[in-house]
Amino acid sequence: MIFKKNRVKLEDIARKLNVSIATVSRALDNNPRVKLSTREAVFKTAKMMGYMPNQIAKSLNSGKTNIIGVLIPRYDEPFFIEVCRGIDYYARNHNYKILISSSRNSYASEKENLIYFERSLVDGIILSPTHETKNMDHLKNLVKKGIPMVLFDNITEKIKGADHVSIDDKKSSFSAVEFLIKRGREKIAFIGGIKQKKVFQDRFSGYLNALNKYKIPVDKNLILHCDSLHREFEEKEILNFFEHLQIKPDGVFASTDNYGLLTMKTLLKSGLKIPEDVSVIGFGDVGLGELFVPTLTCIAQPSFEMGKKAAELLINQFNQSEDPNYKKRTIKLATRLVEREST
Amino acid sequence: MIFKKNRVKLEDIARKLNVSIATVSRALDNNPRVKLSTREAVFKTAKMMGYMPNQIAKSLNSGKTNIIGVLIPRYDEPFFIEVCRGIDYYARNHNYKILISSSRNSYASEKENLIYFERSLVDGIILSPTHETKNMDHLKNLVKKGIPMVLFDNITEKIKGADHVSIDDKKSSFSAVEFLIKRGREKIAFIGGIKQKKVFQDRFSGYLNALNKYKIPVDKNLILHCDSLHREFEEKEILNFFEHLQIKPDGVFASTDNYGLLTMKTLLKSGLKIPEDVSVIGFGDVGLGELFVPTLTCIAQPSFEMGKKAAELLINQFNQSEDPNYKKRTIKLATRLVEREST
DNA sequence: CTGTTAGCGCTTTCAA
DNA sequence: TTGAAAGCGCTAACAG
Repeated sequence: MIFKKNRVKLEDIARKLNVSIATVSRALDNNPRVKLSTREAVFKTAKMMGYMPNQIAKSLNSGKTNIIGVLIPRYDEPFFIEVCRGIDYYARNHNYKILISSSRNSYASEKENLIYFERSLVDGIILSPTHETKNMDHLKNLVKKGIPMVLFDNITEKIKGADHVSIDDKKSSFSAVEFLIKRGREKIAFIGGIKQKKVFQDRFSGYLNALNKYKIPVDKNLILHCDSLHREFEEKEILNFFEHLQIKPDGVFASTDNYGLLTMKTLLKSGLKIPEDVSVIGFGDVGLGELFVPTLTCIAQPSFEMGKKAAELLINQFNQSEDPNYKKRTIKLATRLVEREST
Repeated sequence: MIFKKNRVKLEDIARKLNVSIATVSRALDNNPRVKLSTREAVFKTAKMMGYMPNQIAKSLNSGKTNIIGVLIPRYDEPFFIEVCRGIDYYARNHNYKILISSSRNSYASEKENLIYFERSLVDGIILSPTHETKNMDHLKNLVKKGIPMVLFDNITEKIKGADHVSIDDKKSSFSAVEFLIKRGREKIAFIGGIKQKKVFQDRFSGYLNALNKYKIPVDKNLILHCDSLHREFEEKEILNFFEHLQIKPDGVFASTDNYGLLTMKTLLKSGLKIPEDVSVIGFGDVGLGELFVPTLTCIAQPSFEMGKKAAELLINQFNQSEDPNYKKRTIKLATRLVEREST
């Protein structure tokens, strides 16, 4: 790298001022043990010469990079971006930067990404496991090695020594479905995501629990578990599902906002009126729901907050790393139902 | 950091095998100068002991971090996320990771972020200037110092020594408006973004040029430059604009998909039919347009490609950094009109 | 084929 | 108040 060659370093400043490197280092640190006049001279010269500290060298001896590694299953999901924004917001205020990587819904890629993180690039890790991640050994190993870690969202299994942030998916979807029932809906369809994913399993449970509680028989025909991992296919899956439905539902609980919108689109095209003929409720509240006509009622998940909380927990771990008894925490953030026009 | 303390390092492996650190280093590098049996022993021991190279130490002497710094104006804009995905895609295949930061539409924050990047954290920088960035000196200085840089999207001014990737905003919006005109539309509204932003200025020019060419008088009442930087306000601005319009437009060119959707939403609510009464065309094609009913016709911008290209150019710069005569490039990617239901 | 050594840029102890 | 020197973990030139 050419540009590293002629970079100004402490040595250059030291030479120019006829002092030692140590003095320059201390001076720039504003260490009172350095005579004020020397300090001022150092500052002035550093500025004049365009000095810029080398973070890598600093990190090598501090053992800290001030970088938080963030691993999400995919970029093109507004929920994850919101979480990242939250992490970034908190991290930024605490002098950390974030290195975001995507595991692209692949367990292999998740492991691979973690290896890079472990190469001491990051001070700690915040991640949301993929749906493929059944085995948490790779995470447990990292934690055992002492790498601070916070898991969020899709938590299949808790990891001792890590913090966890999520919402109560079962309860939240229960209340979504209960809401539809209380509005008099009885033929309520469920649109879920990949069955292997914990969050979708839980949202499905919530759906079943609500039907159960209100003695509404479960109709398998009204249940769809989408397993498309790409946008283009999701729409077809949903379209196909509703086209082949014999009984028309009078309510739909979609386990993401995106599914909710696709559902509305499909239903509208088939000539149904929302919410007159059928109510639709989504899950997430990532900004899409308000764009649509009608706007989408949904369970609002505090994505940004989730990121903030995750960062907070991680940075707390950094500060407590001396203390082996520091208690890790499991946080469930509250969701709320946002009523809009689709119900 | 606790976990850095008991990390296995080359020295540990060397001691266990009674060889020198250099040998271990070379062996792990699969250097044929090391006897095969030694190499194998080293590999085995390294694996057994759970050795993980320290990237920071490597970077300190190589002067390379294999990290690309990416600076975007905001996270919550699908266009930028798509570009990041493209960068990530290319970078990943070339053994680079990306450090994404947001300047949150602030010039001050842009400068601040670049300072961190310059602290030798990154090997090069890909960025899209904010609308506030009038003065490019901070960028020019970095380039002068020899830091490889690629600009994309909102390029107010070209920087000598940097690569540039963008689209032809004028031509693209010209063709969008021309498309409406050829469909017989004559009262065409323009919904733009922050006036200070180059891309919006250009899209506005394209609009004017098209009207001009077809001798359609420009009606100032039909022109809106949104200056909200936040989602919540954009909708109000657009709603307000259409409510107070005396003449109803028969066509709308929205300079982003988001504006396009908000426009459709507003028009639909006011009872107009799309595309019967009014055609709407957007700009971007970031996946939102297909969700809506009706789906949104738009100018498709190759966001992912733009990211890939930017990464490619940057990595080329890395490899050519010896050659001071390496020609920097300015790339204009092609856009295309995607016809959907709104026109 | 392997070891010794210097050095990447900075911090920090110890000594003066 | 300052300097000398060791060390962070690794690579690479040189020597053997």
